[in-house]
Amino acid sequence: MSQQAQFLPTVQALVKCYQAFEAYSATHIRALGLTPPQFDIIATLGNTLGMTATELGEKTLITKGTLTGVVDRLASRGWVERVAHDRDGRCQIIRLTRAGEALFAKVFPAHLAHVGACFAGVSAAEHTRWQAALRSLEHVLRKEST
Amino acid sequence: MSQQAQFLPTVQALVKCYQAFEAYSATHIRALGLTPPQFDIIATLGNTLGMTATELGEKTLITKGTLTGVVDRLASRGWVERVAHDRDGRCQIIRLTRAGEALFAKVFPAHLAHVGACFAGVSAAEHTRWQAALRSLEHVLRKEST
DNA sequence: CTAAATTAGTTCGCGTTAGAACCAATTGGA
DNA sequence: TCCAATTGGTTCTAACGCGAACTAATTTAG
Repeated sequence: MSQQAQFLPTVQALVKCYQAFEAYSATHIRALGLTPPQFDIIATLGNTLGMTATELGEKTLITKGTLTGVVDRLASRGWVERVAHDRDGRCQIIRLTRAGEALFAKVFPAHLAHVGACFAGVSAAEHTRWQAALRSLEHVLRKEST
Repeated sequence: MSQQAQFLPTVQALVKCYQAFEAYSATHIRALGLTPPQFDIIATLGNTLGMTATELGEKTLITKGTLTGVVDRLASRGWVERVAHDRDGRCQIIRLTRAGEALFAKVFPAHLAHVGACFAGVSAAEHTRWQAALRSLEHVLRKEST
């Protein structure tokens, strides 16, 4: 608690780094005609047989209240559909439609390439270093979250 | 471009780390009766004589369209006020009111302590490592953002 | 000196966000 | 069995978020 000044630059660096990524990534996603959460959902549902809304929310970190609206908009554009669950009347399976799969096949590789372009020429060792730092920092941030 | 799989874990680690921080920080800020952008503005204006809306937006990374609304709400609660600029009729200075300064004196140290609690016992070397990693990653992410 | 370009803020449309209240289906325990 | 607790989704409210269109003030160029 004595060296309070120490952690501030760390936190600021984290926020700035994330926002740099977010801005870069989101701009491209919007240019593809999607919003970031919409892209997230399309990407998560791609190459799967669909999943429940709860599961989808866990994977994308979108809360269930928000998810309803995002899925509504994707469904109204014909990219996803809700199907009743066999065994549990409360659940529904959300999955890509044919058109949704076509969209996934188009935008997912495109966005991967766009983000990947930043990392051209970056060594594997550098990635290892970044991942180790980020994971230890995440661990520190999460341990207090009682 | 050959080792596409390499950068994905890096990006995922960044997003997860940031979201861990954001969740931890935002929950506390809301418990203090503020939203994260509102806290950002109060914290930025604290210990200053105020600044223009443009300057405030640059420091907090809030776009000007959004800033209008956030400042409106802070002003309606009596924590900030808009003052005309001496030399430039287009500008306005946004600054804390007396009540805003009192709020700042209360919530800023409290939130700093809350976040700082995560970092109890973390060495200076660890902070250096995190900051170096985050800054180099940010640099990589920003260089493509033409 | 004046018209065009720039800059500062506001407004608007559409979408996202969290959290709480709500309803329906299912599960568990007495 | 049957009622209470849990779980899955929707709805609601208040606030952000971005980009684009807009107004007003100030610069700049000719």
